[in-house]
Amino acid sequence: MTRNIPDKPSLDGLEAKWDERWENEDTYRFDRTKTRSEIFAIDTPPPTVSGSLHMGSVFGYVQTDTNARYRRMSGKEVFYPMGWDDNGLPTERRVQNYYGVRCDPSLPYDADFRPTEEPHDPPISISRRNFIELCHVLTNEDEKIFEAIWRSLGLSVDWTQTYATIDDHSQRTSQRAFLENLARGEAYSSDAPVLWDVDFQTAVAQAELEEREKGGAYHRVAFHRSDGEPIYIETTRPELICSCVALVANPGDERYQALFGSMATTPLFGVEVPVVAHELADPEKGTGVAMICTFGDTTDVTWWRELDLPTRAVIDHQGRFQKETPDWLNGSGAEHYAELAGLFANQARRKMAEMLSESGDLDGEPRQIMHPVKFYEKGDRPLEIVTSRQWYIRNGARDDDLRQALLSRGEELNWVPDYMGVRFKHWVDGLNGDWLISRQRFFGVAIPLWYSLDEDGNPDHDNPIVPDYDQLPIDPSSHVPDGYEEFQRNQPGGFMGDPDIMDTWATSSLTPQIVGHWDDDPDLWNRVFPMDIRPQGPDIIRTWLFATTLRSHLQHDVLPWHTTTINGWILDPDRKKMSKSKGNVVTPKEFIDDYSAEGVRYWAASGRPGTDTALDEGQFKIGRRLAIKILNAAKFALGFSDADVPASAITEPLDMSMLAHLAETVAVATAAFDGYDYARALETAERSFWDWTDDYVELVKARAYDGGPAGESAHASLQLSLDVYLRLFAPFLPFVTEEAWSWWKEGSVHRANWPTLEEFEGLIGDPGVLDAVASILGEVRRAKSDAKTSMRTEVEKVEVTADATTVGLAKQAEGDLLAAARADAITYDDGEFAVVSTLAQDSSN
RNA sequence: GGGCGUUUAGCUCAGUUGGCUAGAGCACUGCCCUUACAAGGCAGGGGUCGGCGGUUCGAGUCCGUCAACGCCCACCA
Repeated sequence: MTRNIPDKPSLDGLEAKWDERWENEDTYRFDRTKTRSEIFAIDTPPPTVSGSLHMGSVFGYVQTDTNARYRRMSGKEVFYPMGWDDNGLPTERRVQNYYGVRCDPSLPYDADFRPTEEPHDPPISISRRNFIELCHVLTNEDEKIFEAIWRSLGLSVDWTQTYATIDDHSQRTSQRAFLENLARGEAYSSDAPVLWDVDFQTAVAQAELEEREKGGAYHRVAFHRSDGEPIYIETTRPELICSCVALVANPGDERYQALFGSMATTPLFGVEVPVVAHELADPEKGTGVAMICTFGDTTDVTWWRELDLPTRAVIDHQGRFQKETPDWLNGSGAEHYAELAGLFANQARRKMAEMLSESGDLDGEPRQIMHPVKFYEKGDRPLEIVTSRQWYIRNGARDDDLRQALLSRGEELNWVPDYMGVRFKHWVDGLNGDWLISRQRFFGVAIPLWYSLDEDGNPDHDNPIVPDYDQLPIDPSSHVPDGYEEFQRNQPGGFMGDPDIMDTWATSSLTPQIVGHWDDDPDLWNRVFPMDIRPQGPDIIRTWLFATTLRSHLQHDVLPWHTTTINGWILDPDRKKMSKSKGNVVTPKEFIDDYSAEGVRYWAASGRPGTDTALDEGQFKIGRRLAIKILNAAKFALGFSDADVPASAITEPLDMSMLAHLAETVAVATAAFDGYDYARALETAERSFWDWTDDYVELVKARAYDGGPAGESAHASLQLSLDVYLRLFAPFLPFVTEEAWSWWKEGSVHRANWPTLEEFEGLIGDPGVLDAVASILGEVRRAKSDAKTSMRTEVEKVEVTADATTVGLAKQAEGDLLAAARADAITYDDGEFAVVSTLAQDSSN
């Protein structure tokens, strides 16, 4: 085959050229005829498509791609799909603003609805199904952009295997899994206190909480005993005194023994509440007595439940104090409440402080403090606790057998790096409630249930109407259950659809089932599940990884994957974590343009598994230089003949010594990759390669040009080592390795075999030969450098002092050494290693 | 309050079971247009391995402790 090697190899255009070629030649296409043991299946995270990809994503996905490429070259058929997470609030917000629409799930579907060119003002109300259609339109555009970036980065994804978390297939999978959970009793609904975001007006789950340090104030407030004596409590939420149901102190607190079992009266409202004892009351906090309200915080919920207290809720779903006077208030209490009705919590707090001050029940001035407050991770105002009916999936929080089973799953899973496993353990240990999966939002997978309505129009929540699997996916707000007609919707004696959608994790916890087509392609499913690896970030161990493990455990009684690889964070140069909310994210395109995909990939692959890594442009530069170096080295190694020289021509000790080093590099890189340590594999290959170019290539150059049998040995060695290096670097630098491969080989380097030690059989010499001559050559170079003269300067004589072993090794490659050093003669002495070079006086000028 | 991780040259990082004068790249200095490569090559200077205390013949590496930074968890009165 004629070699078509450019005069000046360049990175320009390689990304586009090879991306197209790989696509046309199905290089990364998954071959589903392979059996489970021949397949390596990857459960890649679907990136959120509302916005732009940032370097944090690039980091993790490139790392996974290097592992994927290694496995593919090692003979596995890699199942590597890509998903798009278009589910959830971010998309919902974008669609609302982009088109000027709002979702009203009570509206019927309008098949003819088209959005206006400009965002409609005021927003048009549309049905949920119409709304979701708009979400699809918008996210489709983003998905194209994302795919283009992934392609330019060289991810070896099978682009025919894509999914979106809101597409019909994902919805069907999600709804069916939920219905199976329901049938087995793992999903249930319950009317209970939940954490509630008053802006989004939805319940949120424990996994979506975030604590933020916020300013607050302790108000020291007097409740009153029957004899009129005050009982002081301290509270940051005086506005909730009207919902107080009890006072509580620690049972061991000597100060309050006499009060337990007695009644106290709330200030302003005059409501009688019992003084109760509970271990959770902390004698050290405040006065040691706390008021229990329904509900000010999650401790209140615990007390309320465990002490069987009444419910006196005052905050509505918008976060306001309800308009109607609560029925437990009357007289002056009702008058005081009227001052609070309609206010938000923070407004009511100020009002209460005023009123308490006037009545003399506020002792001293409120004391300013900073304290942690629970927020929805995407929310702007503190969460409230309201009572509402929600759907839950059991997660072990209230079932010790399940909790233990999940902890065992965590131990069974191979964590890379292994210390990440404790995060899972801590999360499972700390679960304090079942998984709340229903959300009062619009864009998402609907809860696939209806409820029959009785004569008074009240839904029968205990006996939901369930669709058949073959009807899925359904939207109960537009589909009608069997046995009913549309006109019966929301009518007494008729039915209603569940108005809620599922949490985004309720669907993405099923990515293995989605990509493996659990519900509609059992043949594929059996070939890929359980999968091999789940790569993901450390922040979503508590959500995505846990939920996926849970669903798989409940549904299939097996771990969803054998291994999880947890990537680190990207830190900006100030060592702050990059996140969209901090506004310090950087998009990959500019870096790809400036440093090539290889430069960006090199940087990402240099980051150790699980280790936070700074965004360092210097690393892009090094990667780019390495990529160019590979092209140039390939050009040199292939430049001596148009034909391949057989390995049998390799006879020279120096060549065989170099191959000994290379074989060791292959062994180390392979072991590293087997443990998913791509970074170590890269570092090993890189170190070896630079030594190869700096020392071996220089030493062998003259012999290679001279030709003859010794020259043939050089040519064959250069080719063999280049062949191996291209394959070692292929997982990291897919474009240049493919380019150089294409100069002299058929097929793709990415479908070539990962190098093995068998390839070196009979070709391995003593690694000491290269070491010995390289160290002598280094000394000669230093002498020339010290003399501030050119490396071309002739050397009259090299005097080597070394131990007998080193001398013996050096003599085996003496000809190569003399040529590379441009020396005429060499002498050896026994002793401590030293080299004296006598330079020719007049050679350089 | 609890847990995990990090702390090695000015910068970004290696250093696998403890073993000779601690490594790489960038940056810096000097030299070199040498027929693979000048957006390059060769060579060089630069570190009491976060502090303190242990174990050991020997510790960047093991143990204890403290500190800083990052992240996760925690019932926020």
